[in-house]
Order: sequence, then C-alpha cells, then structure tokens
Amino acid sequence: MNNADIAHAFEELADLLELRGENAFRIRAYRGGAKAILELTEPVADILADPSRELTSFAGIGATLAEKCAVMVAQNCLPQLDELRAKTPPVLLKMTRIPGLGAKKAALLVQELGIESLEELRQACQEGRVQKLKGFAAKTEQQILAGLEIAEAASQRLRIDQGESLVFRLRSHLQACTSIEQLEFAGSFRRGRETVGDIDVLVVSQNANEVMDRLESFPGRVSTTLRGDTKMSIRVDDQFQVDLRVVPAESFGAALQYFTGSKEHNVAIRGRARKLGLTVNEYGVARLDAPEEYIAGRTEEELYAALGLQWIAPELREGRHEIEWAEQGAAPHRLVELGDIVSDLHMHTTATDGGNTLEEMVAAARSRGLLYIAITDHSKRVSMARGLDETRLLAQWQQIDAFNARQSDGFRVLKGIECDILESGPMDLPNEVLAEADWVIASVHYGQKQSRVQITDRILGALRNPHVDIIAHPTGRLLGARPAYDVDLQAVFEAAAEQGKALELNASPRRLDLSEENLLAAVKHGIPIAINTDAHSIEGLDVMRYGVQQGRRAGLEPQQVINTWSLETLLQWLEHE
DNA sequence: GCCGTTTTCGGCCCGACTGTTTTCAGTCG
Repeated sequence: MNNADIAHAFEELADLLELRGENAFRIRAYRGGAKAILELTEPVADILADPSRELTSFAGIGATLAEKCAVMVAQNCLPQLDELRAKTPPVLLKMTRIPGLGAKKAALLVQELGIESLEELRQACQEGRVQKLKGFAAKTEQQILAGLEIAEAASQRLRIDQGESLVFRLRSHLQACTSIEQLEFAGSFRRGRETVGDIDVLVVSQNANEVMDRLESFPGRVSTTLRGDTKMSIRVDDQFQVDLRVVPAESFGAALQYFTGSKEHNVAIRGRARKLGLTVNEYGVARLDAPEEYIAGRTEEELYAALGLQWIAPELREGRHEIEWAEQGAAPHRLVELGDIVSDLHMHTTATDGGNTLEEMVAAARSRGLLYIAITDHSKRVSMARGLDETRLLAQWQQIDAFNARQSDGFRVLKGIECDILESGPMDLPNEVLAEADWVIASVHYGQKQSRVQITDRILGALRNPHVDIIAHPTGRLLGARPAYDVDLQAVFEAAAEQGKALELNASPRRLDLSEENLLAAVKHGIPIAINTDAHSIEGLDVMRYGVQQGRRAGLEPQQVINTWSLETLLQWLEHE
C-alpha cells in the first residue's frame, strides 16, 4: 500500500469509528494521522525499512498508528479495518448524509427497526414507525423524509469556479439589504480550496432578521433548513447549502476567523489559546479567568496577535504547520499573488483548437498586464484539434518572429508547442524541430488508461529529452469528471528535480493539476512551477486567479513561480536547464 | 489515540440551533 492508500485507510477507520460512537479524540487522532501520512514526501515503506528512522517522529503518528502502518505495508491490508467494515451496516454511512441525522440516531434506527437501506427508512417513516421510537417524534420523522431527498441528491461539492458564481449571485442579492454593514464569504471558498462543500456568508448588521429575510428571498433558494437569532441555513439549486451568520462589528474578525476554518486550524488555534490561558470563540479572545471580557476580535490580525502569531493567509489554514510558522515568523515570506504574474506559458490559438487568433490572444494578454507569453498549440497527434505538424508549426513560428519584430514595447511572444508524448513513448515531433522552439511543453493526452509503469516511463522519457522544458497537467485529472492517470509522481518529481525541468500547475478550475498535495511535494523537491491557464480563448486567460490561489495553498512564494520571472530570467534558466 | 516549558496521566475548541425535553442530547460547522 502506498501513502495515499494508508491515509485513506485511516480516514475510513475514523469514519467507521465515528459511526460506532467511539471517542471523538480517538477519531481525531486517526484523521490527524491520515493527514500526516499524506504530507510525507517519501513512501512510508521506505521510512519503515530504514532502521535509523522512526515513523513516530512525525507529529500526529504515535506508536499505534506506526504499528498499523507497518501492518499495512507488510500485509497490504488492515485487518482491524476489514473487521470494522464487516460489522458496520453500509446503510449507516448513507443515513448520516441526511441533515440532522447523526451517528447515534442512525444507529438507533438500524438497531430498533432493522433498517438496511434508505428505501426501507423511507417506508418506515411513511408508516409512522419512526416516530414511535424514543427520542423521535412526528417532526423528526418529517425531517428525515425531507432529508432523504437531500441525501439522494448527493449534494456534491462544487468546483471553485461554480462556487464563485454562486458567491457572485449571493453577493449581488444581499447587497440590496441596507442594514448590512459588512459582508464576507468565508469557509473553504475563502481558503481557496479546489472544490467547496457549502458557502459560508458572514455579515455585520444591527438587524439580523432583515438580513435573513433578504436571504430567504434569494431566487435560487429551494428551502430553509434552519433559522435562529444569528444563524441561518438555506438550500439552493441542487440542494447545495448556504450558511449565514450575523455578528456584531466588534466580533467581525473573530467570526471571520472562526467561519473561515478549517476545522483543524481552529482546533489548533483554540488549543494554543488555552496554553496561553486564553479562550477563543467566534466573538473574540478572552482570558480563561474572565471569559466574558473580550480582549481582541474586531479584526483577524488582532485575534492572531493576541495569540502571539502573525496573521495567517486563509489559504494556509489547514492545520498543517502554519501555526508553527506564524509563531516563529517563518511563514512563507510572501505568498504569490495574481499581481506578481507577468506571463502565461500555455495557450492555444485558432491554428489548432483555440477560439482566438495569435494577435487576439496577445492583445488580451497585454490588457491583463502580462509582459510575455508562450503560444503553445497542440502537436499533430491531437488530430481532433487539428494539431500542428512540422510544416505548419514552422510557419506559425515565422509568424511569431514577424510579430515580435513589430513590437516596440518589449512585449514578447515565445515560440512554443504543447507536444504530445505518444502512447509508444517518443515525442510527437522530431528533436530537430523541438530544438528550434523557445519553450516546449510535453503532455500526455492519449493512452491515459495505460499501466503505471508505461505512463511513468513516457513522462520520465520526456523529462530526459533535452528540448522539453516542462510537463503540463502532470496527472491529467478533471475534477469530478476524470481521475488522474496512474503515474508514479514520486519518480516524476525526482526526475524533474534531477533534470532541472519545471512542472505545470494548470490553472483551469476543471483541472487544477497539480493538486495541492502534489504541489507541496513538488516544491519540496525544489522544482520550479509554471502556473498556466491553458487558455483556448481570450476568456480562458482569466482562470489564472484559480491557479494562483491553488499555489498559495501550497505556500508558493513568487520566486518559485516561473511566471513571475522576468523574460531575461526565464531565458537564462532555459539555457542552463 | 496523541501528547508534554504546570508531562507519562488526563487532558484534548467552542457555541448555535432543534426537537423532545422539563434541563439536555444530538447534530452541525
């Protein structure tokens, strides 16, 4: 089992233990362990095999988890997990997807009524058998019936761009409410996760009722699942959840911090507060001996400062090492920002499957403040996109040379190509042609179902080609649509580092490839990252912001990102690479 | 199950809302 498998096993173990009503801290320990394993930059098996090293030296992995890792590496399975799976009715997990139904109530339903499927649960509700149980009544039964539809709609996560468009709609709707003094979207959206599970809206207002009424009239609302004095939840299209919280102005920073999360980050923050004799909630920071008197909370900076910490960028708040960093003033000095980006090194034109001409793409890039770009149309293997053969490519490059010669402001178009790595291994275009390019991207588009060894060998072969500068979308995943191909990224990272090549962070919200975890690992290998839009039209250039945010989540500083470099720096790097 | 500058046992973040309760447990974020 590899690290991802082990982490996944611990996650599943935590889920199952939770369903069984186990100790919450034990469950947290398994989740923490899963996270720690995912962050390792080398295989667990290698660490176990090295007698001079201990898995327990990593925070979050104790004797028990280390032992279980050893079992999984040796036996390729975890007997305890198999046992737990066998004795946990599969319907339990499905039932907890029903809002308001947690582990305890679900277990009671299974135990008392012998429920084995969501359909049986529906029948039991319709026949009034649920409300006869202790702790249940007519209202709960109705809630379960209504919730069944939500569980079945599977209220999946939205991609960040889909979440963003919902945020725009909510913002413009809520802005009409005059009693709103401040409005911020928090949660995983603010942290810039690649997908969001719900939208969290934080509002400062003297009149919470008016704000809630306004949200109630949101055109996309299908139901209101909860409404109290300061807190409200609605369901919008496809049962997606939106949470609203109204707080006083003096608590805005504390509430924003709390509402932004992540859960793990908040647990760590509050644990740290306790060690300092303080307590933190969404209203502010207070001393443990005077919990009513808030000493900080108007802004996030104030809250973090009260805990002796630098402000932490939302993208880093995942309960990893960000608190240690902030404590030691060792956070990434400055995370990359959209304003740092001066180039885009992967885009297409009408020569292949793009929607705009070279001139139009350049004009759009210029207007977005870029100083240079690379035109990288497809190579001939991508016949559906009318990929370029040698002749057409050389003609395009002549066109680019002529275009560059006409520019007086120093804007430069690099002669590039997104060259396929053929199923059989070699590059789609001959080396003599690639040698003439300024910038060569190598991509896997075909044969994505090949074996791990085959795909890895293809990519390693491309990295060894002296003309290849970078591998695009290194895992080929499409969020929610297509899984990554089976590739040994560890080997890819090592080869890229050794050959001095770059890797792409494809900024398209459908890809965001490399993923955050893989990006973290790549950066630890010292590999330069290019954040590219892979634009197929002028509008496609605007996805850069998603890529930048993903990069920030991995702690990328500007100098680690090729697109922040001046053209001279890039050209120098290309020569020595 | 993890962890340690009040340490190897006894803590472990905190509050809102709901339903079924006569004071609180369960759920959620």
